[in-house]
Amino acid sequence: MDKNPSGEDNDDIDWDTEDELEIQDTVFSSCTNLRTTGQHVVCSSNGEASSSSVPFQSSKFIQQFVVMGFTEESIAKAIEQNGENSDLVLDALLTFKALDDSPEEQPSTSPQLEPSISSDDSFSEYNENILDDVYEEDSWSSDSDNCINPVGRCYLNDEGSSLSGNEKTLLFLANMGYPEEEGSIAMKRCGPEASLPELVDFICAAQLARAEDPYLPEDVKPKLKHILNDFGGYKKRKMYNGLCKRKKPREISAEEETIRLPKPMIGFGVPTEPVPTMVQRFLPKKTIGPPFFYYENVALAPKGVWDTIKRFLYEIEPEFVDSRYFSATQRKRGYLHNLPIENRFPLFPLPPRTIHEALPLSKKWWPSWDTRTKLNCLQTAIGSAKLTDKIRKAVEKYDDEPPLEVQKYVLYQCKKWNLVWVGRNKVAPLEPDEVEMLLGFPKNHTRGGGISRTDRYKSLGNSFQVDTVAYHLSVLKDLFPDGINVLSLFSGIGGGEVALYRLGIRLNNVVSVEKSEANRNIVRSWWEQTNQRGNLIHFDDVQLLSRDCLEKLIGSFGGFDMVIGGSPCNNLAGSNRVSRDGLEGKESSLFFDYVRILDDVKSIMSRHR
DNA sequence: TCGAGGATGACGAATAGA
DNA sequence: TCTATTCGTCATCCTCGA
Repeated sequence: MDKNPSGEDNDDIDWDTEDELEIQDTVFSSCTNLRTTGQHVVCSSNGEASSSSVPFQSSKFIQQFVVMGFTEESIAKAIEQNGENSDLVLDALLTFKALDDSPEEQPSTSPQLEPSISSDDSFSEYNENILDDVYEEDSWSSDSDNCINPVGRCYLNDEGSSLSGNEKTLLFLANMGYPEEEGSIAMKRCGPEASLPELVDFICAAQLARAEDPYLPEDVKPKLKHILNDFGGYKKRKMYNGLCKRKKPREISAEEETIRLPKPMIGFGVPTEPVPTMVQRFLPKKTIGPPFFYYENVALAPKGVWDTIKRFLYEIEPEFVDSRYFSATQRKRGYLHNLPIENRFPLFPLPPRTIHEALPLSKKWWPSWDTRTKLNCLQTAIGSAKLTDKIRKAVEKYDDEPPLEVQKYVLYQCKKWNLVWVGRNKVAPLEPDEVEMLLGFPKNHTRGGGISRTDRYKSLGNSFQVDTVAYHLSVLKDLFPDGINVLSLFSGIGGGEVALYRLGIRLNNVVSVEKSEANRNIVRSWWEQTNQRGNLIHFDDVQLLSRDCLEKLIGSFGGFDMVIGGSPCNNLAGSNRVSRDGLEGKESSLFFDYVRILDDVKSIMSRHR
């Protein structure tokens, strides 16, 4: 692999070497808007907001579809028909795409599809039953070269399309290479509420079952290579770029659900606990070795979420770990990765593992009836001053220990908001720098640079626990003695980068994708303060990382050694009372961009080898 | 005085485990 | 059945600078 030649010992490095310029030029050509700051490059989707070294060729409205992979001709046509209405234009573009991909299967004129429907008794019966159903699922189009990713949009059966919902579903299944008969059977078996991914799941499962049936004649077995993609995953994963926005997530039955949270939650092992006796670790052959990937999200997600994540990430078993075994705060997270698990080592010095070790000044004021030794999960919001005042008034009425009822109330609030004792009868939320310390970040990592206190809590609450992640990533140190090229998705405040740096793994090239400008500034500032000698390239939107863009980045670096990231948990987190919609939620559906990008990286790199 | 941005506080349910 | 926990959201209020 072509690593960045910049030596760690060379202090006189020239950031404008031909290599650096080549990288910058390459990225320039694939981004809609760029700024450069020495070795730091920013690729932004906001083409109108800032100057660009590349002429902005089309309006932002058009550009959003260009990024998705549609041609400007088709976009123009769609706009002409629908005006500048994003949903209608996207709907039209998807219809164009579907029709273009299989012109012989256009339902209105197709001699193949329609006869098939009408001649299939079972489907006809089904079709009559659900004729009035409105198709409210997102759909997507697939192309081997272009990634089309209408995340968060609905594919409605409106005037812009002449196809019924059922016909569209069948057409998409046909475009994906599934026989019409199987598509119609799946639609019947899965029911009228079934989404396209569910139908694909059903077909894949049926094909796999038939392929592995020893009693079935070979000539009627489906070809496995048509079912599995290059990496052992189901073919449909490539198609699962966008997701429907369903009002009610599909319930996973007890039979379907396979993932259980381990107890104790120590994954494949932690430094401070005995190694679990039965560690089952199966990696599909195609996932072994680089590029390594590391995906993170909340462990306590709605039922079935981790089953879905596992299904889309090569059926690898996730590793659930509570950061309480690494620090003084709990953080129950699932990590799904293809890293080796032997010879891990922790970061030194080992972080404090109790509240009193982490916050020694609090010990003096800590009442004996508050038996906490660990903090709960650090979240994005903190307790209010009003609440701490209420607690003070409740406790100071009593010279001695307050009655049990008061103790119970105070403890409930302290646990809920992670309040700590900072004076006689006085509790307070953690300061941002204390949160930084508990999560393994350097002091003042998020301080200054224009970020508000509220946003610091938010960014920290959304980040990795560095010691936990570093323990998992530690196996990379021996594998990449010359440094590593990292694609960091949903980087946040750079937890992955900080972990690698603290492990002593040199960061040669880091492509970091992060929506929040404040977070990008934090990572850039950390990059500069730690005198990183590699290249940091920032993107502000995962959807900018098209296959074409990834091809160019990989061509420049020689490939990514690591794809790391935790997609948004907003719609998975238990604290969300408003929109806990699962992986189909507005933000959390970006998980499928992680899958798409990882698939693309693996695919491109397999061709480069 | 006004607007922008930060701070505050009210808002349960899903899930696991005892 | 009960208890404990949870990388959150959003309307409103407050602060500050022009």
